[in-house]
Amino acid sequence: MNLTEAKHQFIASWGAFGTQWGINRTMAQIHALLMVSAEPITQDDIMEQLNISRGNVNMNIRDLITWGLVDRILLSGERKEYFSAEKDIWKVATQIIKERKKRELDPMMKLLATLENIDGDIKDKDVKQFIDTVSGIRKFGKKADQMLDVMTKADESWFLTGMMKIFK
Amino acid sequence: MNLTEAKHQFIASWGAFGTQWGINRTMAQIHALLMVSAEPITQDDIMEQLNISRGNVNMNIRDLITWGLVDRILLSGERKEYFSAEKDIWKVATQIIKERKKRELDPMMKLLATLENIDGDIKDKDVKQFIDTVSGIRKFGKKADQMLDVMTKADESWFLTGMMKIFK
DNA sequence: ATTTACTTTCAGTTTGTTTTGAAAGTTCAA
DNA sequence: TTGAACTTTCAAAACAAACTGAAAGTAAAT
Repeated sequence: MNLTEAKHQFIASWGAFGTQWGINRTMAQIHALLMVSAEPITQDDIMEQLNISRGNVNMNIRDLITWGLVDRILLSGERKEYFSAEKDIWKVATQIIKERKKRELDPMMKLLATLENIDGDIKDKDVKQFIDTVSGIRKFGKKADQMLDVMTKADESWFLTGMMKIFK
Repeated sequence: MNLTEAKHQFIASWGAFGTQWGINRTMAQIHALLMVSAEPITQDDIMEQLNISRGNVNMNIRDLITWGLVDRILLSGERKEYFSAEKDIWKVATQIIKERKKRELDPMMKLLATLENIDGDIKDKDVKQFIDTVSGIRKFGKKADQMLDVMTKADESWFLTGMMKIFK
């Protein structure tokens, strides 16, 4: 297989993978393209390589920037904007974890805290089941939260070597 | 807030949460409903409580069963089928992790392995960038894989207490 | 063997998401 | 200050995913 074919496969698969995790296909594909590009590229390059419209590229690039996964690069003497992705997968992963935690986990935990305080007799089996379920999720969530915090503050080498001594 | 309101909120939020992770809203809602139900319930109960059609309930229940999150319960003397969800959130989480790993992570890792073997000169910066990106993801994936394996084989108390001594 | 109670399927429809493309906006250079 | 080069916006169109409901299927009861 040559480089061009391999890039296409990688981009297509990364896009499909993304959709299974609630990330839109095009955003994941743009991210994939940027990760395998040695040099920063322009909107027009992306449009051409992925066959998508200017508006689509623009919106998704903006999203990727708010996720902290892509940077705008201004080359001196050039009018055009160039884009470049973080290529260290550890940094990509911690960045995604941090963002999703902030956007999704934290609000859910907050809601569950309020749901634990319902009116009703704990002797009622339905009330008990509800509170048990909610508090179980909350306890689990708190621990997961702590774990993610430590992971995202640690560095890659710790993950790749140190942590694995524990999990053996 | 009373139980009924709280259940509705929980179901709605669990559904919204699910969609952000690539799980269809209704499936997540059915799962939520079953988690807060003290006793097994029928398709008709679900249809009524969530205002959805019989076909929809049936399809999503079947999916939840293949995910290993819901069980069919046959009460003796009853023609009707009842359904019940695993309520231990630790078991729910490990079950989901196992399934997603098998369905999504494993195939992706397999593909990346083949993509690392492209033709081309490693001195070419584009070839180098591609191989570096792919092999970086692969190394990371392998470690994550190992970690998930250990986690899903460990038990809850280990997660809730033992692990946290490490992540302090 | 027929009825009754229940479950499953799936074509067609609805609903939700993504994409386009043209217009408006911005910024720089002359 | 005008125009050229480029970016952003967003209404409408295209596309994809989810849902419905009626018909077909299954199996226990009579």
